[in-house]
Amino acid sequence: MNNHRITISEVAKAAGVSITTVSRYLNQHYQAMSGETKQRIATVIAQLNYQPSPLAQGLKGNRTHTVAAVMVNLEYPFCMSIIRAMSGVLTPHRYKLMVCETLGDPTEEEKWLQTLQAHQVEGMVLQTNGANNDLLTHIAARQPVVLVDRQFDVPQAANVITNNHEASARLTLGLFQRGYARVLFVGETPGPVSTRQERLTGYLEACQQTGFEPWTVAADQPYGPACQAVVRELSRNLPTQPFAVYTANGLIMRELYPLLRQLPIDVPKQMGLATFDEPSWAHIATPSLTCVRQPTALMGELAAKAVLRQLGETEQGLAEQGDNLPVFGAVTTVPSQIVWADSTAGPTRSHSDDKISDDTL
Amino acid sequence: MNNHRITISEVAKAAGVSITTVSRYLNQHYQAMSGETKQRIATVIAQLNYQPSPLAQGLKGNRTHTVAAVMVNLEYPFCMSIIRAMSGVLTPHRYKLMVCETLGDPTEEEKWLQTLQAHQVEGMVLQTNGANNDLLTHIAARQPVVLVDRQFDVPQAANVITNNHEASARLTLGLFQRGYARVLFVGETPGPVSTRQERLTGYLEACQQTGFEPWTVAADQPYGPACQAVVRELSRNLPTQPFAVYTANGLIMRELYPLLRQLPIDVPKQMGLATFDEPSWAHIATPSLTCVRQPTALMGELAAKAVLRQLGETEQGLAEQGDNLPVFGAVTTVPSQIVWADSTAGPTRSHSDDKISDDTL
DNA sequence: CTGTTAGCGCTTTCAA
DNA sequence: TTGAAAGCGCTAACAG
Repeated sequence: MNNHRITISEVAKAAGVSITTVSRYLNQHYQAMSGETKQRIATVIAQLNYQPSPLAQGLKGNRTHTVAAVMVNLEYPFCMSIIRAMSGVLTPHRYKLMVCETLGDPTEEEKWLQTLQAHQVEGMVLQTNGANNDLLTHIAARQPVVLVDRQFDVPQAANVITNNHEASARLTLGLFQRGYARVLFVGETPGPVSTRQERLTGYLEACQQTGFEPWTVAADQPYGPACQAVVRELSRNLPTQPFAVYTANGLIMRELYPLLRQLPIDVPKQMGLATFDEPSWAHIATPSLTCVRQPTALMGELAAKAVLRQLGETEQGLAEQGDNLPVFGAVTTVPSQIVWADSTAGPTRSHSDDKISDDTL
Repeated sequence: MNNHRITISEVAKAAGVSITTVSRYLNQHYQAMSGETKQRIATVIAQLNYQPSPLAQGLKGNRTHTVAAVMVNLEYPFCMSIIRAMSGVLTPHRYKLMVCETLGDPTEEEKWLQTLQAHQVEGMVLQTNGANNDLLTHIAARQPVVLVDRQFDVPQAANVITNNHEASARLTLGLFQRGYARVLFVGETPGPVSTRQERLTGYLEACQQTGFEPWTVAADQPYGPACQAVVRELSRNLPTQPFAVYTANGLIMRELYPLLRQLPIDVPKQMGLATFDEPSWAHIATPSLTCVRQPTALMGELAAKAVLRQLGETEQGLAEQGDNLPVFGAVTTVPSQIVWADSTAGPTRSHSDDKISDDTL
């Protein structure tokens, strides 16, 4: 078994040049190199199947070819989608992806930031809750940092979010328009998380605009018990008029849905159902579930591309799309799409006309 | 901005010792170190918030504190679950997780293996399709390699799988017992993938045992069109007696389910529905979906723990569970559980009695 | 119990 | 157009 790792000096020897020259070749410093040596080195590298050690390269203060994704919870479809999109962008550029889970714990997040610094990752994409913004500012000053999902003020970081407020308002308006006299908003206590804030304010704005009275219930984690409480609350205040239930994320709806369907209430005639996020089962539920489709894959893709471009990568569609790529120090908003389905067909209207996607933005 | 990374020599200076001593401290070579120096170094490290560079450590041929997960497709719930479980195990041990996606492409997988070698990850967990077993054998000879999900013969690798054959057979038997006269098995063409083979053979065995005639349709990716074809085939040969449809994985069922529900066939009386995998929407579907719950989280956890133990990590419940941990060079089977639900209540029986989990193994 | 020293594989001045 | 040599931060003989 050949347990030996091929080094630059072996390549140099085989090619009859110095390691300096090989290093130049590796770093594409072709300006000062005869086409012949260049060719020779290329051949030898191919023959020996040589791969430079990213560790050694990194140690010299340079590239580790590693980008990190720091996410709240890998179980959330949102996080996975970001990670998957990043992986797809990074791989062709031979960048590696390090995945970190914080569970929303600031201390855990800080540990990761330290660790990632130590590991000299070249850039990071994160879903933060804002507790480490000072450290992040520090980091963003010298390497590409992209904040996805949630909006925070970290000067030199890029921020990629969706139009939470607007999508939420439009969804709510749409529910009222479809004939529901009240809309129950079920979401987590916002705290410092912009997505939660904006989905709530969007909802409230729509209520105000239409003159309908707001009606909200908090559902914090763990969602299971919270949802049971919601159902109790609902049973207690059961409106006589048709109403809708709108959950601020797909995980809440996953818990709430079976509970609501057990109630003797007709969906969608008496009760409409809608959620932020597009659960994988939205079209499996009967009636199919109205939802807000976040452009998660696009957000991950843009985040990764922005990082790569900042790191000087150019090939493979980074440049072409350059103008639309997130800008560091600014907020990029990617619109969500409302997918109207049978669960909100309304008390009266036939719902066959309703299966139309509705672009927001 | 302090853009300076603290090095071992600064720690040494501050503690008034040589870097060797600090290095010894870092590597827990306490045997030859006065309690006093040990204490002093500890203090200085804490004060300076020093973190050794994993790159430099790795370069010396030692630890990079990185483990890789090489998965087929990050979109698959199975893969995500493995990754998430690994992350949970690795993080407390301060190991980092590198995530790689192969899309089932042997070339892509080989590239990753090369890259990971170059990067000196200390161990890897992979869902392979067997095309790079020689290379893997090579790698497994010098570092912990765990093959999850699928079974292959890689001498020194650990193999963590579930009892696909048995679970499939039991599910099929259960369907017959519940009064379905035929069971349509919908799965991918097995090829070299053990999970696909075993789920099929388990099904076939159950057919043979009971004397019912096998009935299979292939559904290869992309699943959408394949499922439409299945439905056409089904419409063509619609059994007069009650029958069941059993999909070999959850993604097929996700496509197939809405199509089947559009048919004018009563579920579960005329048609039973069951799937391998436990989709997140199994209890949301109406009727709730009978499924085979794979112990994905446990598999990921065991895989990561086996790697860590092999790497000499001892704390945090690795040792305690030591005896049950996967063994390198052997196959570890973790049982799946059949979750019987309303979708297979059978033509006649009341299905309230049926919501019982059924351990297999 | 502690320090000196020689690298790990690579990049990068500086000199030719 | 090329090479020699000095490290990057760390570990591990080998000496004391």
